[in-house]
Amino acid sequence: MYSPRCSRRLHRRMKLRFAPSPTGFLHVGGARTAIFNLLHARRYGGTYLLRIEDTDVERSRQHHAEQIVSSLTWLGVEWDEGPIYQSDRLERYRERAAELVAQDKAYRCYCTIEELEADRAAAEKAGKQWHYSGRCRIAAEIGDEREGPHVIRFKVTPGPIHFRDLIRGDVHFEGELLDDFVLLRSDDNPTYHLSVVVDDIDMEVTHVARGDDHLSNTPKHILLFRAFGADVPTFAHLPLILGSDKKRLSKRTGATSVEEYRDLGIVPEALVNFLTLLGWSPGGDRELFTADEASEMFDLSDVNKAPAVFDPEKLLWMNGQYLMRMPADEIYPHLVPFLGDAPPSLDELRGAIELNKSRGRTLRDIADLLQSYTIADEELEYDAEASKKHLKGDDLAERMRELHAALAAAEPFDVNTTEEALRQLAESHGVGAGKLIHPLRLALTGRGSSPPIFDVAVVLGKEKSLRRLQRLIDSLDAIAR
RNA sequence: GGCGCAUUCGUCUAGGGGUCCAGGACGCCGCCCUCUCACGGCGGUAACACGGGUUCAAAUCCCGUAUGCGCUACCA
Repeated sequence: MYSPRCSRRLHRRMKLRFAPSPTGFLHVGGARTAIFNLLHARRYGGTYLLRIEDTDVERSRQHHAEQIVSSLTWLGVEWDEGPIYQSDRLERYRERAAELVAQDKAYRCYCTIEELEADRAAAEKAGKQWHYSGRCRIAAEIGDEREGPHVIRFKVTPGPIHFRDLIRGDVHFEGELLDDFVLLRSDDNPTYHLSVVVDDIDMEVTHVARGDDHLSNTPKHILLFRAFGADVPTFAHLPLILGSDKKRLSKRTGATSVEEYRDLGIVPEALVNFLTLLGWSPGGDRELFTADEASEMFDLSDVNKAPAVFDPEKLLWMNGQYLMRMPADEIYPHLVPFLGDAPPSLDELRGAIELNKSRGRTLRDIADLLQSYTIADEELEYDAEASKKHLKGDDLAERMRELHAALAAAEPFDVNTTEEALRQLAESHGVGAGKLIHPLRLALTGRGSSPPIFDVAVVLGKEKSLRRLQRLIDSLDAIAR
């Protein structure tokens, strides 16, 4: 049986590319395309090229290109070649277009946009499907050349076009349905169709994995590859990523760019893992894996055909899984942007991070949790609801004073001695340990919930813990008076 | 409209003729662990779009239908 993954081009070094247009931030769909290309290249020892497709001068922006590059870097997507900017290669596209004209495979078209619009409107009015009239093609064939601004159109040859897509399998199109498409615009800049094919030939790209929205462009590209006498690369069209409304993921249904997820406090490893699982699965029950692990199993031909809905809930869960498995030293650099203007040092935070990393799903959550540790004692606020629940009983202040004394005597100040001290005190009063623990939690963290309180005390240190406990006692006394 | 593609729990998926009255994960619900909150453990909820074939046997193969999505530019 024919298997597309061991096709005829084994003699040629496998080469893949990611080719975004710099018209906005890196979209998560684009990020997934970049990741899938990377994984396939790594799996088969191929090379990976980054190419910026900025031939649309109207919409392309250099700063977007830079943002895309930095998002890819943040994700850990590393390329072997590039970034190559198509805007640096405009002459090459013009040259190739001229070749096709010289070979009679393309022609100059002098129709203006206005004329074409009028034709289109007329066709629509008549309820018919619009097609390019071909008037300039005919004129070119009888040698009736004009002067003035023009585009270069490709002469589409009729006949069926068939290709085997790594993901879709056999795909068929009818050449008759294709219009003579534009290769070179009237401003002398190439269209996507021209630049992408010229580049994939020049750069010896063997595998083109791109979004599903390009599937119906593929026959045009195949015709161009043939016109240039080049090998047609293997295609793989990735299904789209959908929003919860089952439409192409848009801002309406949530964040769409890699940067937004970064700012939400998602770690890159988690985003990559999550995106890799959208449309692909290593088989079995495996959910959590690194990009390196994935690249040992990944194959474009195993990617699902159906579009996948982006589920932010699951991303959050996965991010939590990553956070809780990461050592504090590894989390810290990712955390810094969320720590405000004067971020505490890693040494100050290490213990608190370890204690809290399994208690949040995003870096933001963790940063918020960490505040109770680094905040100045006098700025610590007691959660109203928890105070109401736990700060009661006439003898509370007295009990807290005793607890303060007991903890002050705890030596060394570790989880065992502090817990032992508190439990003994509780027992001697014939009350549950909770009667002391909950107020202590409020004293130390200001919150109704926290990591195990003796761990918190140890991380805060004896001095700070006692100071905070004393502060609670003082405020209880103040209220009593 | 034309062309193309797709369709397994709410969502991501496993599965590719019998081992599937469909497995895992997220979510949700319950229980356990427990000083609280998480984490973790256990259990539960929930799906083969529909209709015809082929076959001893279909989630799996074929054909329709429906629905959705994409493309239909001098955007990519």
